[in-house]
Amino acid sequence: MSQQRHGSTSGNGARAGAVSAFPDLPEATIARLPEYLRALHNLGEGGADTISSEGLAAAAGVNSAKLRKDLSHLGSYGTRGVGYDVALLIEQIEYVLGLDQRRAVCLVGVGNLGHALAGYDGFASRGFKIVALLDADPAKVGERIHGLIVRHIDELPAVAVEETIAIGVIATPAGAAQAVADELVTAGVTSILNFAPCVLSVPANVDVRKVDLAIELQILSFHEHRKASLTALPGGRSATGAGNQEAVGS
Amino acid sequence: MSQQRHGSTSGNGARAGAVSAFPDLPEATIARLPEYLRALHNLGEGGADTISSEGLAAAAGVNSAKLRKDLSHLGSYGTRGVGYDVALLIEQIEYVLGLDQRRAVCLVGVGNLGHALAGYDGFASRGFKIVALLDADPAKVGERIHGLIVRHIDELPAVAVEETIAIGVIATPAGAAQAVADELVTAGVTSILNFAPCVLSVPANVDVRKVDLAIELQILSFHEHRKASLTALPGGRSATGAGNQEAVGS
DNA sequence: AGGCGCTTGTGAACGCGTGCACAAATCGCG
DNA sequence: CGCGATTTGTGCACGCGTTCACAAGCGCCT
Repeated sequence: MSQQRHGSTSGNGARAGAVSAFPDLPEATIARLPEYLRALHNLGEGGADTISSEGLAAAAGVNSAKLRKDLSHLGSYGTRGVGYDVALLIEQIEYVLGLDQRRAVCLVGVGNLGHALAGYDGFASRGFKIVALLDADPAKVGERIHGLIVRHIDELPAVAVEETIAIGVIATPAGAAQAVADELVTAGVTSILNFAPCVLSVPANVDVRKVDLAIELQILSFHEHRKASLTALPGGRSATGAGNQEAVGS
Repeated sequence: MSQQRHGSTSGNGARAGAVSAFPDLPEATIARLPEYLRALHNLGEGGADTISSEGLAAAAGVNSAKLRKDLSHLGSYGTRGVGYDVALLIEQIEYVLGLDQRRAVCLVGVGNLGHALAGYDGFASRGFKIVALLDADPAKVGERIHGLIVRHIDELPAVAVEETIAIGVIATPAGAAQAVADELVTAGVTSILNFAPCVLSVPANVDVRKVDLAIELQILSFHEHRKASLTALPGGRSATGAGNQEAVGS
């Protein structure tokens, strides 16, 4: 877990001008904010003006008390007896997540997965812009993918100069991932999204999030296994259990 | 490497024959087991025969005490003063995760992402087999992708009869996801991996895991935002912080 | 203006997960 | 055969996150 430092705690609701002192939000809250944001966008397009915590919680798939506590961490943006102003809340969450500025993303590894990521419109529509595709394979360099030309990984420093890269995405095989991570760090990238199935070692100020598709399946496999053994058991219960919607996040 | 049924070791915990009563493992532990498994495979290929909790913890990127506690939940498979037998531990974890049987996966939505998932070898190499590709778009039906022919979503019931589908993967746009989920449930699928950015509503006995790539980026964006405001602050420190490797998992 | 119903914001309790620190156990060696 | 080195397994305490339950606040209707 990244640990935050930041002394300050000056005023509180501050958030004046450009620089903002963050109330230290719990990690769990941060991981849920994007989900709230997505739900709010949906509701907004549906014409809703305000939304109650109950309604938003249902749309985001969480407990309403949890949602209220999460939102209370970023200040009081609700009205008792009425609910939350959808537009205002969207603005708030986007500000906290730093989405008011479109962040440049650099994607390394244009294989099977990287190719798909390069064309994923969810990135563009939610605050990000892929500014470079890189690969070590000379056969891939020069290829045009969704409007971008694949460049060689050695050009990373040059790319970093052209544009301030906020986030690097690693979609290479596991064997190449650590080397790529090192180069990204050298180029000044401080946030990495890693799709390679391996552990990355990075300096303390660099944040790494890992997504491993096979792991997700294996977790599901466990639950399948467990359910199968339960139904086969004497007291086996087949259709019980509490909530089961598990979402990714740390 | 297919593995056969475990050679019994009838010595201690039940786990006899076909049906097994599970010690109820903490969810957090389950989410880490696949990571341990991956690290063990790496170590095994490296020729290691036994591994200490310290070594394995380093390879998996976790605390060694945590790892020992996790493993202790599945029984005592380590030897004090020596460490864990790599092969035995692999067998154990694969058994608990239900990977001793290759599970059939059905992938719905052969768009950008689905196309990549269909060709992702991490699935095949880690205990899963994609047995069907489905899509609602007639233009895509019949297309051959990585050796599989895309079939129409309406054929899902037929596919379910041909092969027992353990896990369904949804890689459709958000608007179609709920309908697909309903059809999967009707077809008897009890585990779903959802890549669509929306909340799915399913019966209580169905497990859903969600992977949202944009959310991962947004979480990183927050940390970027926070780091930026910290360095701009008077007492801002730039290169501090402890571990920061966050992994996906619920 | 006053009361009523609704919704937010939060205090407090609970449970889970984590990490420390140490006892128990095993191996190797003299 | 006994001792020390090493490593597992775990009791315990702490902190975080979740949930309940309720007081405080707001708007609307009469």
